[in-house]
Amino acid sequence: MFTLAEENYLKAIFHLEHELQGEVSTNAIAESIETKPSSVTDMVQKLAEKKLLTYKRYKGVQLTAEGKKVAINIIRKHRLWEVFLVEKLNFHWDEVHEIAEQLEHIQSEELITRLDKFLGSPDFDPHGDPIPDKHGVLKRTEKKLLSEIEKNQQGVCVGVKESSAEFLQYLDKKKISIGTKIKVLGKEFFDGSMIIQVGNEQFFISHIIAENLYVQIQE
Amino acid sequence: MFTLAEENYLKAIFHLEHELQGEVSTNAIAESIETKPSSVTDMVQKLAEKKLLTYKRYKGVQLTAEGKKVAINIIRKHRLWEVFLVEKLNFHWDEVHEIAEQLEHIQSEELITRLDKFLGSPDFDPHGDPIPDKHGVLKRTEKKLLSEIEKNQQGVCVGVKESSAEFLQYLDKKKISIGTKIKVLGKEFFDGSMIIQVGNEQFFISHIIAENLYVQIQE
DNA sequence: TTATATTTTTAGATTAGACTAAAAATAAAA
DNA sequence: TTTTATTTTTAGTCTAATCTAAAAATATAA
Repeated sequence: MFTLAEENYLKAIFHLEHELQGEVSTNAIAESIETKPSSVTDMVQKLAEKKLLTYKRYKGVQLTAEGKKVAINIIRKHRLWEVFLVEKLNFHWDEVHEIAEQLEHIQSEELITRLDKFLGSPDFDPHGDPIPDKHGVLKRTEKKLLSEIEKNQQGVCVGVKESSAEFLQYLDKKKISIGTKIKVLGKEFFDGSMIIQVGNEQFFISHIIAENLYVQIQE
Repeated sequence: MFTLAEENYLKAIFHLEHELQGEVSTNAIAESIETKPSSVTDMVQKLAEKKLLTYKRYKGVQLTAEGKKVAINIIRKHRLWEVFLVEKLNFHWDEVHEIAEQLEHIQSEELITRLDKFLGSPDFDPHGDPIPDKHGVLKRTEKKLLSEIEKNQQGVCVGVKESSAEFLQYLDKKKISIGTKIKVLGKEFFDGSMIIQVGNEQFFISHIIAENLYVQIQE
């Protein structure tokens, strides 16, 4: 249906639309996909021809409904495969991204339908990101960044914003994973750092960390 | 490591070396891969540069040890994925080829190691073809074509030579699958057709069928 | 053994996707 | 509002993999 490159552009643009709230620039796409802006211009014109996005010279792009549908389907496949890799093949959550990046391009509706069933139709991937259902609908949750919660409140870790291997390994070292209870014992307003409690341990975390961890607040 | 096209050429040549016992011609490759002979010449020269096969103009090609290693690894991946699709996702044996054809190109040693373990290190795929181990070694079995066995002998179906969806569906209709006992009740020397017994049913099969079914003889 | 047919290779084009370098448009600063 | 800087596009190349058409080598037949 679509080439590998086309799928990767659509996926990247979809993610950028959410991060940047709207207008996605040529440079932003180039950076996210690790290519040159001139290459992006070419591809974007091709995708506009195919009605997957709208494009005005010098004005950035916006996915059409069709483009979004394609992108969401790739994201669905990516996240289902991540669940498979972690739940069934016992990969660690910091090892699955690159492999899922390849698996997401396998073409077979039936395969994904069956994989989803095999995995018990999971709602979230191993990093806590929601898995769109076959109609593209996401399970919404009340989640906040850890950095947004107040002193003495506590929450359960439900996901990560950044999911680089480095960050995930840091979390492992601190014994934080999805489902872990985290209580904010103190918050430094100057630099946003925090003292938190995880299990019996209490320790310091920087703002960068707190800004990349999603929690669901508990009473 | 290798491009998709390169991998497909190596795999096709490997299979042809076995079917044709040795020398593989440009035309044979072109036919098997559904491309033009001129394209094959180009690619074959490229693969020769990379020492994956030896090539003499007008004389056909032969895989080097390295080329065989690569080909066998792709076949290993293909067959392991087929087992996954049938055993875990409940696909039928006539539906898995095209999907495995894509999955075989996913690059990750670790993935295959874990998949193999998850599946219980199977020796054969759903069509009865042997799965090379990680060193490329195949489990050998004493198998014969059904067409080669004598009247009143019986055997267990252990594989198929041809594995097109059409042939597999024919076998299903006749209730023949891997593990099925087959007894030869009669054999017509003129056209090689047979009367066989499968379960309680007795029926006629043509030579074409008997020539594409592998059995292991039983006393 | 010459003539004919088949197979294989070469030469030249094409397409997707990327790149560099330079030009054009837009945005920011003086 | 000019000038300067940044972003984006265009124009022209490049590589992988394919193709067509024609030439060259090999195989087959008279």
